[in-house]
Amino acid sequence: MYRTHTCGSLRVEHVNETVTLAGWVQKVRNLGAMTFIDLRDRYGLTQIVVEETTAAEVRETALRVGREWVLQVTGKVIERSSKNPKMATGDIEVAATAITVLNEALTPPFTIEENSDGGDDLRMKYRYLDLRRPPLQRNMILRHKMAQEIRRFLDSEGFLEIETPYLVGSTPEGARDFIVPSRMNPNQFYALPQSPQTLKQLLMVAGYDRYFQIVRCFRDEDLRADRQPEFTQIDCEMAFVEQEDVISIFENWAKHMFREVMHIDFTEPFRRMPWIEAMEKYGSDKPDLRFGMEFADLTDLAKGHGFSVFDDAEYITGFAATGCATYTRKQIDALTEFVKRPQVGAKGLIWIRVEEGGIKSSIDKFYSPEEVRAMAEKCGAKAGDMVFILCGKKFKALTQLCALRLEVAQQLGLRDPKKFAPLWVVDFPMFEWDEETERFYAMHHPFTSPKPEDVEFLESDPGRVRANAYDFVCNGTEIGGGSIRIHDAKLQATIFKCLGFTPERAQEQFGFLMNAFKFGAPPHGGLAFGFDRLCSLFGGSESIRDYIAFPKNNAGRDVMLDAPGYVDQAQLDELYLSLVTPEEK
RNA sequence: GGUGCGUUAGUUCAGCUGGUUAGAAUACGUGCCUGUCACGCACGGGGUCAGGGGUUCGAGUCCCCUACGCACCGCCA
Repeated sequence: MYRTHTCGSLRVEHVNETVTLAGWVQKVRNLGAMTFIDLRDRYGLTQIVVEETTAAEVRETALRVGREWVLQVTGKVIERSSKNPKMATGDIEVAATAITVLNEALTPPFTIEENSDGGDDLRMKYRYLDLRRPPLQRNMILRHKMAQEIRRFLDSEGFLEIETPYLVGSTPEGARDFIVPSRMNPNQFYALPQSPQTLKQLLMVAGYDRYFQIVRCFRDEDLRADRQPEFTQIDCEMAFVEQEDVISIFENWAKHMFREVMHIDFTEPFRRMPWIEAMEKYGSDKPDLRFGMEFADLTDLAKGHGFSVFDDAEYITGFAATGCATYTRKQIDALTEFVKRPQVGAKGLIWIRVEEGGIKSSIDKFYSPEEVRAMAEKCGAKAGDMVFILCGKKFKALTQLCALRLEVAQQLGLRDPKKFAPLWVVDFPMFEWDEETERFYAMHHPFTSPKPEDVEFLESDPGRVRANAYDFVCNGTEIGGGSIRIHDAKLQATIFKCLGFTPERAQEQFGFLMNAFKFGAPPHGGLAFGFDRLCSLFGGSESIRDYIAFPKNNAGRDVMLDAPGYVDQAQLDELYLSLVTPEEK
């Protein structure tokens, strides 16, 4: 037996017991005649003391050990003469009678402490060392606890956890697939699933009317702080349900998670917001509702007064930045630069400063004080606020103003990670027009059902058709989304037609699903939550990498494994593959 | 595909308008120290200033290219 206790378990009541601990050396403090060793495992830290009276052999070992050596220590638990209230085990220490070096260790390239001195890159390369640090351990524990609570809740509601394959067929819609060559089927490829979407729908056809899975999904797209090429979804589907049923059950699930994991009780129903309202009031389909600063439509007030910037614009919108009337010229200039960056792309920024004494704006030349005041008031501005206005194509201006709203909120400290503002965004448009390819794309996915009352516009005016689709949003992040699916082969065929699929291509890509629908598909729907994002939301970090044991870097590389990498010619030959260099391409 | 910021000791960073021998903190090593727990004190070792090219009498510093890292836009049904 390597140990009788963990490094976090000993308390005053253990005094006089002889114990054996095993762990890593956090720190050695040699005071001359006596030496303290902090021994660490994932349960905590225990101080080992080696005194002048300790056996010479033990004292010698204590002086020899370095950071991160693996030790087994036997000794008697004693009450400390000087206690440390900052440590859970701070009332006791273990007086060593034997120290066995289980393994020596190189000096790690960064400090293994609450706050490491190492940079992101280095810590990623030595991820197994970084994972020894308390913050990462807390994150892994949080993730584990959340996974348990997810299963506990969904099991109690009758959901079955059913696994679906990772080697599936490629589909051209949606994200780029990761593909895997098939040795036994020359020149053919599997794809890793972007989500088990069609498979869970087939499970509904099969009669498993409540399904879930905590499942890895794969998308070969560029990474972000909140996007990894492989990520985990909480994937759920139900049969014989309408949108209201799905929202209701998963609102209860979300409340369960907040209650059990975060100890936060949401007694009121979550807010619901139609997509168009989210766009017009916040410039985003995932609005951050931890703070106000809603947008107002100023088009009618501002247009037609001879100010060409506004007169030429399709849409004019603004919001009142709370308490920002004190912003200096320099601060306004900085925000103007912010919106003019190519990432945002606005042409300029109009401001109205609202103070007790009066109103001043960058458009005073073109409007009467009453007209300026009317605009400020429509934005809900009070004395002390600063109104910011952008204009242009409607949705472009709105999304640009959204970036500014979030930036201002960030500066004002309104994006508090301890505060949670969940909501459902509903009534998404069915289709999204793509300028480049000049065709409609499914905003959600091609299996999403249209609202019955909008079905008549499918052929005549697809842009106005709304979908039975819904997103779960919290603090400006899309945590999950889903829809009521199409279970009728004929309607599915119509949708494919709207999306520009020929019947042949639809059959080729999704024939298996449409055929299944001919064998008695129940009405069904569901949703999927981003588990990594949910962890980072609860954990309070911006980056999902902090909640994934072995994440990839910005370029999709695993810098610890140095993957991806090259393979032997023999492996390529077996798969009937030959390579071209990037230059040849 | 694009934009921005960055790359200097094991690590995190400073290094001004170009000018002697590139610094700090921390980590590491040695010595001293009986109550430390961010131990303390003293001493010490440690640098291809990411790589390449250019401007200049002279480049860590200015310019160009490349590589890498982070964030973002495009992309992510």
